[in-house]
Amino acid sequence: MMSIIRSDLARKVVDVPRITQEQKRLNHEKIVNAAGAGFRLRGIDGIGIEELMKSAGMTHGGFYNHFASKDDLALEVLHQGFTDSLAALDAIREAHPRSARAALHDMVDGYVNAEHRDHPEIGCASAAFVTDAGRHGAAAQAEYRRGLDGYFATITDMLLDRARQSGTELTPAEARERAVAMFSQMVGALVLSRAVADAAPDLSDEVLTVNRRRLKKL
Amino acid sequence: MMSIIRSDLARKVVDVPRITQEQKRLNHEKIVNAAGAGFRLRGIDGIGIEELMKSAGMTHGGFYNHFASKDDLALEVLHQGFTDSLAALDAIREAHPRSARAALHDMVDGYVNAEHRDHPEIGCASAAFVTDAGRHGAAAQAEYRRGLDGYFATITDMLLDRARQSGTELTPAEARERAVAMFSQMVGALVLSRAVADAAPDLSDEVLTVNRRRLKKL
DNA sequence: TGTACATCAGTGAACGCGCGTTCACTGATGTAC
DNA sequence: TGTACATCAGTGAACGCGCGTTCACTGATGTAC
Repeated sequence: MMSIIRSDLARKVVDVPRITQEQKRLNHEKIVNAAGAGFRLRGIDGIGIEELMKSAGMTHGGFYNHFASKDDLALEVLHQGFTDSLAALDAIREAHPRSARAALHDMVDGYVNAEHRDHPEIGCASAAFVTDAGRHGAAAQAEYRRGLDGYFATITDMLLDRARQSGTELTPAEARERAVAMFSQMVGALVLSRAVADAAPDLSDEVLTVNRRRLKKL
Repeated sequence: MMSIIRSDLARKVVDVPRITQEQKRLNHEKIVNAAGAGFRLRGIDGIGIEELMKSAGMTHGGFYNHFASKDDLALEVLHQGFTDSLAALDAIREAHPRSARAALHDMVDGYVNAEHRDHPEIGCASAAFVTDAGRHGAAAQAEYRRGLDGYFATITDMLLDRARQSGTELTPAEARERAVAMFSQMVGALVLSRAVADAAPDLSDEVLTVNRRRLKKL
């Protein structure tokens, strides 16, 4: 009697086992997306696999059909995150083929603002994982490095483009320096504004406004 | 028989119960210091009470004689951390009573360097807790805000002193803007350099070197 | 193209572990007289 | 100043809980023929 009930319950719930390869790929993507948001909001160690799988629409047992471990998922999230971020930066650049100055302004405006501050779950991986990266081993740092290299290289190119377009003198070395300093300030502004967003909204806004204005002057 | 052995063991270990009020104060301080280092290195959620109490030289059971909860300890660590950081900044300022320019250089050199990057456990609270603060509730953010206000105000004063000492024109509003931008860049530089310190030491050093040089030009 | 069967993605219970917190206990300290 | 006793900081075992991970099970999918 007891076993019949249990078996019956099981049949009711487990009604779609073995899924299409395409469906598996989609599920994998859903988990990475859910983890991308969850890890950004609460840190890699701040959210568990059960909650992530639930928000991806599955039960937690199936997690290991997709990933060898939680760290493995974290690496894929970092990789995906930086790939997305760098693609977004490229898109901004390509939206202004004739004016690197306009592209740089768009970049700063798009990065250092309240919307980005208030939605880390869909925001820049560099800012969201800046602390996690240093604490999660060599592979995580290597992913982070790839992202940082990409940002620095692209911003350097944008600065060189702008100089060329305006007829200003600028060496590649000087452009690189400026790019490194700019991105450091962008990340610093965003993370500081987030650190006091709820308790000191005015201070948080000031950090964004001031840095946005000054970054656009550089 | 069994109970005699247990009792005997207990007496052996528990040989110094009830301690001087002064000793209690010292123990409290030891816990805060151990947590200050542990939380900075691994995050507030990254280290447990048992390990903290052990590194403070005690067993974990006594923790609640000093703090109502782990969050309560975290608040005290944040408070102590910002108090220390702001005191250190004041000390730098007072070491150069005639030259705010020299004080500002000392501040930048002391903040944006490899030693500070490699030893977060004894470093600036703003950098170490920048992610934790936003995720640990209103009280934590309020402590962080106090620290940020202090940094901004002191750096603003230093910039005004420097302008006065060099006969340059500078409005308080403009000084405040510069101070906010400077500190954002300082924190950004430090946290980015930490994020890739192990996996990409050259890139990490570049972030520090570039930002240090450019910050001293501001 | 049809059939027989092995594969494997999902389910949900279970595992061991470490966490934050609570507890009974101890006996020197601190205090009331 | 001395005495009697209550307080309370530390100990270490224990609690409940959530974590990352493992497992037996299911049955449609994918494949070998």
